[in-house]
Amino acid sequence: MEKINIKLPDGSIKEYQKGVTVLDVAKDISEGLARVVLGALVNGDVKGLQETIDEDADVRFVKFEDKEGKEIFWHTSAHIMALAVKRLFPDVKFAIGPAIDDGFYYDFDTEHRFTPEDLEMIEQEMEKIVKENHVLERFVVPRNDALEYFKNKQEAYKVELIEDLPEDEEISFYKLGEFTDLCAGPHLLNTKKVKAIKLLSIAGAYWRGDEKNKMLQRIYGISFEKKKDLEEYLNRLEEAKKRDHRKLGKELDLFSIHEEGPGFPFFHPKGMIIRNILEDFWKKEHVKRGYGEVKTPIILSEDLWHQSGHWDHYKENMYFTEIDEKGYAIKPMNCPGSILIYKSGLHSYRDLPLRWGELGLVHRHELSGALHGLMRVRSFTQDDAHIFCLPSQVKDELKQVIDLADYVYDIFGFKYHVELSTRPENSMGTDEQWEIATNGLREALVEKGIDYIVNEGDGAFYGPKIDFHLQDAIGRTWQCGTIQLDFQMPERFDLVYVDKDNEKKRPVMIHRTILGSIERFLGILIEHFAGKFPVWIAPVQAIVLPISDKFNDYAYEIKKEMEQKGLRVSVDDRAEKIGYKIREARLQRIPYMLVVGEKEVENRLVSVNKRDKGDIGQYSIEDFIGMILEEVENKTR
RNA sequence: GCCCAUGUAGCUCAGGAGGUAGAGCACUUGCAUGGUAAGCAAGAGGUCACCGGUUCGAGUCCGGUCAUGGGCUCCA
Repeated sequence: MEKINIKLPDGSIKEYQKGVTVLDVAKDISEGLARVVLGALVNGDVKGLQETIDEDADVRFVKFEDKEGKEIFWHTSAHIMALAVKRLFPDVKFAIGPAIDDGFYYDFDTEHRFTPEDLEMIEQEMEKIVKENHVLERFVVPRNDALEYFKNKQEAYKVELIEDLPEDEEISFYKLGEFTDLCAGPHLLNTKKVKAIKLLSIAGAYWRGDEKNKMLQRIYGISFEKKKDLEEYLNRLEEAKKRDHRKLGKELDLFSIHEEGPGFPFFHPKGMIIRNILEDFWKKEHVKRGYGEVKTPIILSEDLWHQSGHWDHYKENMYFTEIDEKGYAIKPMNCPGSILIYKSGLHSYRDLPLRWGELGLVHRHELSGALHGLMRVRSFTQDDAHIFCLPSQVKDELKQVIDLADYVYDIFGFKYHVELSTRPENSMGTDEQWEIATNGLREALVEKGIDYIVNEGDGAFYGPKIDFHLQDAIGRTWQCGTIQLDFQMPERFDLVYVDKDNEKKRPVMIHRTILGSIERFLGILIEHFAGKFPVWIAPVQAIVLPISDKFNDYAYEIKKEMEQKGLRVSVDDRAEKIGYKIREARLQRIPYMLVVGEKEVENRLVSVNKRDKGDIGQYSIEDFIGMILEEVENKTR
C-alpha cells in the first residue's frame, strides 16, 4: 500500500495509507478526540468528512458545535443565502453577513444588479440548500493560511477583515457546502432547521459603513423554523404598514409634504389641533416646574455662529442667507438665542437656576436620502430649554429633567431606554471638562436608578448627552428627549453670574428637549396609537350622527352644548344612511360617535358608539359630557 | 449625498410586445329619509412628475432633472 505524509496541527508529520479520509486523520488529533470532528482544511482547501486525502497534506482542525438562538439561526441563514448567491452568481465577492435584530443580511460585491426576481430565485436556491441538509463545519486556521486562501480566491474584503483582526485572535472558518467563509460563529450544526425563508429587500450599503468606500449590494432576509412564524412576521409587517404615520397623516388629514418643500412639512387644521394640544400641555408642565418661556429669532448674524462654534462644527447642516450684503444663518439650534438673552442682564447666584423653555423652529440641511415623513425633516420645532445654573446645582437640575421626561412619556404610554453619548472627535473643550460633564450625567442616571447604554463618541460637539429613545408601535426606537451638559458655550460667550463673594463666575448650561421635535413626536404618536388618539388629543373628540336630516337641528344643539364645555365636536349632517356615517367616522378614528334619531330627541339622549367598543348604550347629554370631560381631564389612553 | 425601485384623476391602482387614457372610492347633481362599517343613478375630474431625445406617432422606448419609497451615512 502506498504511503503519504500528513502534517498535523501540532506540527508533527505522520504517515498514512493513501486514501485516508479526513475523519481517519481527525481521530489521531488529540484536540479532535473529545469532539466530533466534521472536517478539515487541507493545504488551504476545505475537505469534508468523507473526502480522502491523497497527497502530502497539512491538516488543520476543527471543532463541533450546535447552538440555539435567533442570532445563530439568522447568522446561519445568512451563510445559506451566501451559498445560494454563490451558486447563482459565481462572480460575487463576499463582504459581511451578520444576523441583525430582525433577520439577517449579506453584503455582496458584483457587477450584476440584483432584482426582486433574483430574490425569488435565491430564495428557492436557499430552500434547495436546506433540503440538501448540509453540515456547517468549523476550522481554525493559521493567519497566513487564511490570508492565502482568500487572496487566491480574490476575496479582498475577507483579506481586509483578517488583516484587521488582532494578531493573537483565533481565525476560524465555516464551511457550508461549496461556501467557505471567514466567520467567528457560532452556527447551527446543520441547515435542516431553516424551514421558512423570506428575502425582504435589496439595498445599497457602504463597505464598512463608510460613505467613502464602495457601495455594495445588501440583501436583507428573515427566516424561521416554522412556516407559521414567518407568516406571523409578515403579518406584523403588514400591520405596521397600516399604521405608518405618512399613510395615516394623509387619511386623517393631519399634514402633508409637497415636492415644493422636501423635508418641510405642512400642517393641516386637524394636525394643528394635535400640535397645539401638545404644545399647551408642554407649556403648562414647564410653568409648573419653574420654567420661563422665551422666543428667539430664526435668522441671526453669521458672527454669532462663529462665536458659538456652529460654524466650525455644524456648517454642513446649516442654511445661510444674506441681508443688506451681510451674512446671516438660519438657526439650526436655539442655544445661541437663549445665550443672548442671558447676556442681556447681569445675574446673581441668587437668580440661578434660570430655566428658559423655547418652542424653537430650527432648520437643518439633512441629506435628501435621509428624509422620512415627519420623523426626519429639515425644519422642525424643538421643545427646547436651556438651564443656566451653578455647578453645584447641575446634578439636581439633571434629575429634575429626567423626572419630567419620565412623567411625560408615561402619559403617552411610551416605553423608553436611555443612552449616554460621550465626546466625539470633532468637538470643543478640554478632556477634563468633558470628563466632569460626562460624569455628571452618569451620576444623575445612577442616582435615579436608570439603566443606560453608552455610545462612545456620539455626543454633541459642545458636550456629552443623555438621549431618551422611545419605542414605537413597530418596535423601532426614536431618539426624542435629550439632555446635554455644556461647559463650552458659557465659556465662548463669556457668560457670568455674580457669586456670594462678589466674584464673577461661570454658570453651567444644560440644553434639553423632552419631546425632541414636535413633528417627530407627532409622527411617533400617530404610529403608536395607530391614529386612535386618546380623547384629550383627538382632533375630533365626538361626532354627532343624525339618523336622517329631520334630526339635524337636534344634532347641532348637542354640538353647541358640548363645544361650550370646550369639546371638539362635529356633525355629519349629510343625507346618508347611518351605517355609512358610522363607517366614515370609524375610518377617521373618532373616539365617540353619537347617534341621534327619534328616540334620542324625545328624552334628550345620545346613543353612544365608542371607538373599538361599539354601541355602549344611551346616555343623557349631561352624563355623556361628564364622562368625556373626565377622560380629557385624566388624559385617559 | 450614495445604491436600488417607483412616479397615470383628490385617494388606491389597471393600462401584454409604442397608435393621443380606464376602474373603484371620494366629489357634484337627482332619487331614496334610511337605526350602528359602503342605498341607487347620472355627471364632472388627467399636458400620464418635469425637461429633452428616438419615431409619422411616446403614458408606453432612451437620456437627464425633481420627488417619493427601501437601505447606507447622519440625526431631534
